Amino acid sequence: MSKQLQILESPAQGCCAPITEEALDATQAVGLAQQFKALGDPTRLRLLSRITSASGGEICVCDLTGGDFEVTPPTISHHLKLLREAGLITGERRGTWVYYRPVRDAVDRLASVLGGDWAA
Amino acid sequence: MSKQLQILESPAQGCCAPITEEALDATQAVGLAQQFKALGDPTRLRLLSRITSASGGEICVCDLTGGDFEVTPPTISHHLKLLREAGLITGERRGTWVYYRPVRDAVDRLASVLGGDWAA
DNA sequence: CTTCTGTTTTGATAACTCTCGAATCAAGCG
DNA sequence: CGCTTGATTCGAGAGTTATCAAAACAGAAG
Repeated sequence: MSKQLQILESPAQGCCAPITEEALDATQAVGLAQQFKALGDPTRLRLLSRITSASGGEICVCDLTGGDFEVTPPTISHHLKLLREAGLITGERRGTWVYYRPVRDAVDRLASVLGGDWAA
Repeated sequence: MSKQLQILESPAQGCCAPITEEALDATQAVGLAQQFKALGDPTRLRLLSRITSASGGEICVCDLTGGDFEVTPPTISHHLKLLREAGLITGERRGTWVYYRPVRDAVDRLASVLGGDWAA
């Protein structure tokens, strides 16, 4: 048991310098934009937030479909799929339940592209 | 002279703790999602990148419509408007040309929401 | 005032996204 | 096996977005 849910091609692996330092090229921009787009929906942003802040490093889908969000389980599943396709989370089925965890490298890269340097 | 282009309501001012530390509430998520959505298009991401990395802290629109992007000037103008509405850039007309500059606090906040802490 | 250049707005169209209900798949249990 | 519960996928509807051409707007220069 312990079967990985489908892992789709993950955009934007190696890159990139902070946008404050040099301009993105078109290829890098496509992958990064896909990941930012995945964050561009309130429900998805909250889902990712719940997943990244979960104690134990992962969370059961059953804890996400339990009424905190005002959308139905199919919709939550759809949003989780987009986050998976963006390479920001991974999901794994263990017995009855499915667990999601963040892909920290990917989330980190997004933060660094926004140029935390001159931040603080 | 020196007239500000329309400044629309800017989402997500004060907030938030990194999503790695605690889950976003629904209200915060709406504003942040609008800003991330603005980054969710390759053209816009490259535009913001060009603006944030411009020497002198600003860039003339004429340097953006000059053929680096494979879209027409109206489309670039449209994307710049969305970035303005998201509160990520501001624009100002000085004489013939219009200049754009980044709103650093807003970009910083997005980076910090992604939790630069456990990054590096 | 008229004209010219640079930028934005308008209007239209094609493509995409969010959402749900219904159907399907996965695992455990009688 | 057949049933129940949990999660995803399918199919469809309403709404949104990206893009362009054409029109409108803002300044500068003749």
